[in-house]
Amino acid sequence: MRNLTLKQIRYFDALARLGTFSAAAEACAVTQPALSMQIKEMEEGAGSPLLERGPRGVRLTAFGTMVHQRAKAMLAILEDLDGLSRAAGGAPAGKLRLGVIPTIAPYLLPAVITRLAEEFPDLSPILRESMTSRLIDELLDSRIDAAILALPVDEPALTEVALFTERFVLIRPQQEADRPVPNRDKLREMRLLLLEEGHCFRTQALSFCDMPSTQPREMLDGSSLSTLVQMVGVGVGVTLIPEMAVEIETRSAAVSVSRFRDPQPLRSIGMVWRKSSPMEAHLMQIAEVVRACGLRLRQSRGLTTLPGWRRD
Amino acid sequence: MRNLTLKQIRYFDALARLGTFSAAAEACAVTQPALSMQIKEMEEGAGSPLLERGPRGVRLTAFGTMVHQRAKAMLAILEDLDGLSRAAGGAPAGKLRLGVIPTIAPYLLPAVITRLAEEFPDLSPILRESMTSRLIDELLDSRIDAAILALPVDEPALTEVALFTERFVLIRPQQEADRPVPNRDKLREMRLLLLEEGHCFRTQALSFCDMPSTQPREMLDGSSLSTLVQMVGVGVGVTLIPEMAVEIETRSAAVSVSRFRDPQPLRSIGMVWRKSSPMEAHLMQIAEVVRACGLRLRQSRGLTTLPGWRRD
DNA sequence: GATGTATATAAGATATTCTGATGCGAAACC
DNA sequence: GGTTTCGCATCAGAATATCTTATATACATC
Repeated sequence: MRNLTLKQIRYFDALARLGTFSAAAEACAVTQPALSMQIKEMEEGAGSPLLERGPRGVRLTAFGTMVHQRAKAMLAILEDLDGLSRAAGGAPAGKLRLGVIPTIAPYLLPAVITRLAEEFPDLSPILRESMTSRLIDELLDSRIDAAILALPVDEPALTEVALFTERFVLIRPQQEADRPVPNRDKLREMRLLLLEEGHCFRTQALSFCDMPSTQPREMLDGSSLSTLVQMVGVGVGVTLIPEMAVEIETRSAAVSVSRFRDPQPLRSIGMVWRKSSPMEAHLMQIAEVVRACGLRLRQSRGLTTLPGWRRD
Repeated sequence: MRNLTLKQIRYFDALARLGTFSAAAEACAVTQPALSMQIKEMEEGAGSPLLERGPRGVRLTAFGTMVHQRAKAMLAILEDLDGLSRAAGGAPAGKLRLGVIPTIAPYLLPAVITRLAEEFPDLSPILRESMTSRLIDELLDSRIDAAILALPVDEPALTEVALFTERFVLIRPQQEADRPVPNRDKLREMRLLLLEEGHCFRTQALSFCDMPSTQPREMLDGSSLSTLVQMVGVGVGVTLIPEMAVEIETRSAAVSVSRFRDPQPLRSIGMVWRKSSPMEAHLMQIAEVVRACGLRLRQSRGLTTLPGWRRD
């Protein structure tokens, strides 16, 4: 059973359904000996006979029945796969209700909607900005078609596709620019400004510093990355922001931007949708556009040398 | 995607897991060009790229992620299939709790337990006789491991394996032996003795005569085939019994046995067990023994000429 | 016993798939 | 800044697998 081939599975299924080698061979558009040999091969591989030969055809053994169950399951997946690739050809069109988390939306969406309009003129994206937990609810509830957020999501009913990763960078007041970059332990002793409870980015930042999110904090919470950066600018403390936000948020504030030493904190951005979504084939293509935008953003920033291609 | 092969699936899975062609090729014990070509083939078949090539390895496209999901599912089935055939090698041993319906048990079981003891000396069958509905409950409840009964059962949680079919024959008083065999319409006008409510055989017999089981009947109900035949013997009416029962039940009664014209009534005997049963590999082998007994019974009866091998 | 149906086997022809060598490009190294 | 390393693509010949045609064998039916 180790050298099983899909051809054998197909032959076997036809045989199980039609009941004679000859009929199955005809259905598979091969000659009867060809089919016979493949079935024989299969039985040798399995170690037990799959069917009982009689003068008027064949019938499955109990073992054959079990194998046939599996064979049908595999062919069903194959069928699905076939539909998937066929549908991947057609261009997405119609309404697309897309949810995005607040720490991504303002930076990524401009590029995304531009590119989507270029590539899929018949697509009408309807955007919605919410925090992760709410997006998931809306997804499961079919109130949106897909969401762009930080992975992992870990909902069995949802498919998640990783698109790209991005680093977190440290934002300090301009006058601290020359100080060495703190490690995670040092960071814990500094006055760290974070987003309010509920933002996944807050949790991720805290976990980088090894601080439990439940721990009582005397830090200030802001409602947007923009607020946080502005507060750093006036010397209230320091903060972390995702790299994607750097260009926009630091334009109008007297702050310095520093990258951490390895291991650098990062988050994985992905797109998720219902496993059962009929738009899956379109969503894949849309995800590809979103990824391209994300990668482009990551490169077109003059923060340091180009980050280079890496698996992450 | 129409000429997909399992080899390609395996290569693709390794590639998706390991991230580079070279590593995947090594894991699959082939050279890197071999793997590259198969992946290329796959992408051509699908019409869209499965992965994005970068200088330090590859990463899945959204489409690739979807395909990989399916690939993993197929490999899981394959794994399962492998376990199935491996286990099919070992001989069944230990306790086997087997349920059988009353219209089969007395005729088939003697042969079955004998043969099981011969073929699988380490197996200890524990038998239990009940009607179909009860057997199913006990199966679902894990109080028995398998059941021999008339198909179809149609419980999604159960696997059913067809073993053989057997005809129903007409039992009439000895003195009516020379009369022509009634067809189903004529039969309806005769005094037909049947088993009590709850036996699947009763339902099957009624459905052969096109009589709804709910219809009020003035016929007599017996609690066993034996009773029915004895009553026919004293001239109370006629009855149907499964062919398997003929030899034993007609030995001590003054009755005649006749087969119907086509289409002959028949029932399909099968074995069922929980889909999740860990003994599945053993149950297959046991089912095979039961089938052999059934077929042997069907042939060793001198009722008419040998029935011949037929798909039914 | 002759015939029809159905599977098994054998030998040569045909495709498919693999290997080993080579080339090219991008990153990493010194 | 040149050199090395890593990783994928391509190519031609070799090795396998698979198919087809022709033939043999088994069983049941007439």
